[in-house]
This record gives sequence, C-alpha cells and structure tokens, in this order.
Amino acid sequence: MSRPVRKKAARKTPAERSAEITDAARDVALEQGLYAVTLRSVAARIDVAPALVAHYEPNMDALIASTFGTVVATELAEVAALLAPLPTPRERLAQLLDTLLDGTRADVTVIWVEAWAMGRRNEALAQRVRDEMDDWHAFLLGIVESGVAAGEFETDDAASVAWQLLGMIDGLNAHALVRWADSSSDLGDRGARLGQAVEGMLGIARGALTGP
Amino acid sequence: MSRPVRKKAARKTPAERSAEITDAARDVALEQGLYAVTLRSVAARIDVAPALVAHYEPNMDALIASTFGTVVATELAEVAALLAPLPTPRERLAQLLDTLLDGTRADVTVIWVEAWAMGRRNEALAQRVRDEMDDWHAFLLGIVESGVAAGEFETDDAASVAWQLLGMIDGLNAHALVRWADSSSDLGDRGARLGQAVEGMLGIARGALTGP
DNA sequence: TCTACTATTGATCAATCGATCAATAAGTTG
DNA sequence: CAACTTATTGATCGATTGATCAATAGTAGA
Repeated sequence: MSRPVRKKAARKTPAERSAEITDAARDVALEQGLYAVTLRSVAARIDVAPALVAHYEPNMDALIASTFGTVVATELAEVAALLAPLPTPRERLAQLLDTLLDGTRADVTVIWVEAWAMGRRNEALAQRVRDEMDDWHAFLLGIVESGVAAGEFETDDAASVAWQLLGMIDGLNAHALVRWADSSSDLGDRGARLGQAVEGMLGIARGALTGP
Repeated sequence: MSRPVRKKAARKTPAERSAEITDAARDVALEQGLYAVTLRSVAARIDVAPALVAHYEPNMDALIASTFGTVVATELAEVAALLAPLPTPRERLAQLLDTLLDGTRADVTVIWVEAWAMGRRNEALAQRVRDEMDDWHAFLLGIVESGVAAGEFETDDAASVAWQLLGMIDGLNAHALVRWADSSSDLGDRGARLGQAVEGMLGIARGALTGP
C-alpha cells in the first residue's frame, strides 16, 4: 500500500523549473535515449506532475529537439576545448579521431542515431539535426583548412573532405553501438585504421597521422 | 457512414498467408520504416484482421527482426549479383562504392538506421543486425582479400579494412538521409571522394579506383 | 493583512500499441 | 452429405503516449 511519495512540488521560479526540466530531459536522453524522453519520464525524474512538463514545453517534439541540440552542442564544445591547446592541425586531427572513436561517447552516439531515425517524423528535430551537423562540419572544416594553409594537408575540396570525415566517424560509431563487445571489430584499432584512410584523403604520408 | 469495406478475407493456405504477411511487412518497412511495421499496419495492407497477423507471428519483435533480415539480405544479394560479372577486385570495389552511395537505396538506409536504434530494445532484432553486418563484412572481406591476392590492394589487415569500409558507407548514407536535398554535401561526388579515402586505406595510387 | 497572480496538480481524453480468446465459417475428409 | 479441422474475425484488455483544463495553493505586492 505505498501511495506516491510526492506530496506537492516546491514552487519555483519559471526559469528555475524550466532549467530543471531541460536538465532532466538531457539526463534521460543520455541514459536511455531520445525515445525515452517522454512527458512522464521527465516529470518523474524531477518528481513533478506530467502536466507541469507540458506546461513548460510547447510539445514533446520540441523538447526532444532541444534536448538533442544541447547534448550535441555540448559534445562539440568539449571536443573543441580538448583540441584547442594542440599546436598543429595534424595533431588536432589525430586527437579528434582518437577521442571520437575511443568509445567514451556511446551515449551521445545513441542520440545521434535515434535522431536520424526520429527526424523523419519530427520536423523540429530534423532541423536541429541539420544545424548540429552543420556546426560539426564547420568545426572539421576549420581543422582541414588550417592544415592545408599550413602545408600539412593537401586537398582541392576541404568542405567535401570534412563531410567525408564526419560521415566516417558517425558510421564507425554507429557500428560500435551494436558490436561494442566484439573483439573482431578491434575497437582499440579503429582510430588508427581510420587514420590511414584520412591520410589517404589528405595526401599525408602513411603514419604521419597515426604515428607520434 | 462508410463501414469497413472488408467482409471476410478469403481463406488461404498457411504458407500462402504467411508469405503474404511477410511481404506486407517488408513493403511497409521499405515505404515507412521499421517503426511503422505494426500489427495493424501490416494487417491493413493485406486487408485482414490484425489478429490474423498476430496469429501467424510469435510477436511483433520477431516480425520486425525477420523483416529487417530479409530486406537487408536481399540488398546484399542484389549488390553481389551486380558485382559478380566484373573481372577485377578493383572494378568490383569501385562499382560497390558507386552503387551503395548513389542514393538509390535510401529506403534500406532508413531501415539500417532504425534497426541500430530499435535493436537496443529488441534483442531478436539486435541479433539479426549483428548477423547481417557479419554477412556484409564477409562480402567486403572477400573483395579486399581477392584484391590483395591479385596484387591490386595492399594491407596487412583485410578484416579491419573491411569493417572500416562498411562503417564509412553506412555513415555517409545515414548523413544523406537527413541532408538529401543539400547541394553542399555534393551527393554525386560522395562516391569519388570516398574512393580517395579507400585508395589511401588500400595503398592504391590516387585515381586508380575513381578513374576509368 | 488582504488580494491578485500563477506555479502546480489531478483528472481525464483520445490515440495507438501488442496481445488474447471465444465464436464463426470455409474447406476437407470420411 | 455430415463431421471435423482450422483459417479468420470481432471484441476486448491493459499499457503507453501526448495533451487539455478546471481547481488548488504558494507567493509577491498593495
């Protein structure tokens, strides 16, 4: 005979409560994926009535879209911060591949994959996905172009190369999502192997990226 | 006042009806994705009561898993048949990249992406996904190894290269899913650009794959 | 202290989903 | 033609989902 333990949620500032809901949605997404971000799951996580979440958000499609956006934007900011101190484009690129393919961010990968699927039925989300992809592309493009300018890389179409890089990274991560426990896919070696492909794309000598 | 037009479905052989259901599920998946494969959508497509579909399938998770399997296995068979007549591994690889990246199979790409996401909540599907990935990997591995044997390719880890190839293809296709109307991603050029990366991975001279 | 505002809730709806089961009717067999 | 098998159905259940709305109860300002 256990009744719901919640009596009544403490009254908070709209700004506070809104942030709380946003954070809860992000946590649910990171832990269980975008499909688990529901009116009730978000409400339960902050011990509040489902109607309150609905009160603060225009609709669930919007909350899911914004949740995707903040998670992915945060990821990009983290990676950018990680690469910033590195002196050369070559080192930044090597570090980028390393950190994105080490399996540490599987929770974010799930969100990407789910977003590609969900985007077909959630236009707000689809738009956010395109926006975040553009941001990531711009980031990669910056690295590639600075490398070309420094004479480290060689390509006649940096923008296209940047898209290819992004596609490779996402594809390999999506695969790892399903086969993470598989030794034959050689998780530890993914970065190095992709490095060889990238060396090919950028006209770098073999090992220049994966080596020291 | 339009009542349902269906009076009573013609009685059919279990084998016939079962095949009909299987086909309907496949069609729904190709047209609207795996998430649209529901008891009712499949039943409606062949003008039959939802309970009949439930009668023929153990449960929807199983039907979705087997639907994924047949769609993807068919795709592999088609591609294999397309490459079979080509004389050299280099030509087969070039053709493979070409046909898989020309945007013709977006419907199958949707199914792949949805399967990666759904697999986390549908163990039967997850197993099928791994199986089909293994089949694709084996297929690519065959091409790579024959190329190495013929002296056209050069690598010390063909299995790993095959996984990388698969990951790249899937990632680029997933991206195209969201940005199909985008000219900046240069759909037509995807194959050629990936070709350069692959040339790098396999130690082929630039242009040997993308050229004539 | 009293009043106005509004954050919060419970109740409730309509959709959609997978699943079960007794009843019906179409064939098949003897 | 009668008896039997079984393909097919309608009805229905329980879960989930997003969403709405009148009622309630903190809180700030007059």
